Amino acid sequence: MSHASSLILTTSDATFERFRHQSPLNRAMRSADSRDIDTLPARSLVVIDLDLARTPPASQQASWRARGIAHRLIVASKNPSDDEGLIWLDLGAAGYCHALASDATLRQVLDVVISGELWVGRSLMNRLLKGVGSRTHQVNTARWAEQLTPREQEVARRVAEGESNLTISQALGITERTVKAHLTTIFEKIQMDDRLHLALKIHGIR
Amino acid sequence: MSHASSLILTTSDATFERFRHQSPLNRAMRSADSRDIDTLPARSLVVIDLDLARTPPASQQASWRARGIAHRLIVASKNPSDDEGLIWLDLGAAGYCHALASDATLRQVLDVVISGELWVGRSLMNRLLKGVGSRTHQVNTARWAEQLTPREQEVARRVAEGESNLTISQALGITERTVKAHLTTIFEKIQMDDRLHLALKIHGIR
DNA sequence: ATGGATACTGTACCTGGGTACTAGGAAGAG
DNA sequence: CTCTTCCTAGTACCCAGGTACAGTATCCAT
Repeated sequence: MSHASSLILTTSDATFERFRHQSPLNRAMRSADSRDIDTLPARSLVVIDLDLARTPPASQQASWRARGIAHRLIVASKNPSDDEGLIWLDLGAAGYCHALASDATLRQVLDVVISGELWVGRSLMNRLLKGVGSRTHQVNTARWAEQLTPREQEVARRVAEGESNLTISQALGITERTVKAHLTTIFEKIQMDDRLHLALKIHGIR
Repeated sequence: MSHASSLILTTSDATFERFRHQSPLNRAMRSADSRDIDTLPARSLVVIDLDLARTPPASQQASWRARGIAHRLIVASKNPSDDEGLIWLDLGAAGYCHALASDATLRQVLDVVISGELWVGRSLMNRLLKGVGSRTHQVNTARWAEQLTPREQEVARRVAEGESNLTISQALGITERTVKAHLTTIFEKIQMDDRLHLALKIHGIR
């Protein structure tokens, strides 16, 4: 299953070339007039460079919404923001990404959108999750774990849940002294000096 | 850039084979014990077959949340629902998909998650978009404060930020002893016995 | 004025958490 | 075979955090 046709809306030669070299787009048409979208067959793939069409004014939102339903819109912004992304997704865009993203990322966006799904970047996704009342953890803040050994991660995780050294030692079948040893090296590596700060860090607070 | 290691958590031979034949997973380990996750190096890729681990009970959510932070979790359900997906995304999963999805889709999920983004199916995504801006997350956030006097709230807040008793006393212009007194009554009222648990509660964790 | 809630403080004490110094066994790399 | 990392652990020690018990002072409502 594929798209019927495809169009790249941009005024920038460079942007056009970048997208056109992605295999699903190598026969894409190019235009600088957004009204050309309306001449395409249904379910076409449309890449919109936001240097051309900024956030649409209220008077045009209805027509953009119609385009979002009729086709598969990928919006690429050179200066992306969560707010901007939200607007476009709301208008029916199937993907919102950085115009200067890596080729691999662009390819991924295309694959996902062509297959009928929506592609949303991590930061915007976190924002969406917050919107439904869930607490979200910045996925990229997981750097704390990288410098720790598996055993240390296990101890750190349990500390962050509020377990005491004794409890942890029993759970892991080791001595309380060893738990303390792990913690000392954890504090050393993470640059913290007590379990409360460690817990806050692990939970993404400060 | 790749993942450190990978694990497929399932009791089903068929499910294991399906995922293992995706190239990023062809050297994946297999297990039926979710605790094995905790022995993996940071940022590992973990596929969880929900026939094995259903929606975790409240008592285990904290540990799943920690796993979600430490690794990249892909949750596959044979009977997926938006509600279930929401829960897992909230717990830090990076992907939630149908366990019987096409190979192409599975591949896509893996690609997206490995590249550090989140993958969410269309219906769940629409649900997320609808929820944006509608919910006020503050409702239950303030419940801990209701039973505390203004001064106690101030102390509790600072404790949750990681401040020491001495620091707090200096900031408030009172004795360290008084800070301790406030804390004792706070613990009494909130039913906690140390500052770490207080901090976790204030930040909405357990 | 009396009782209750709030805020503040002192002395004394105990304990869990964290450090310093040390060290042995297992496993993997070169 | 040596070097390193990881996991383990003992002894000894310090201290921030927390409790027990007791007390003073203000404000406010009954």
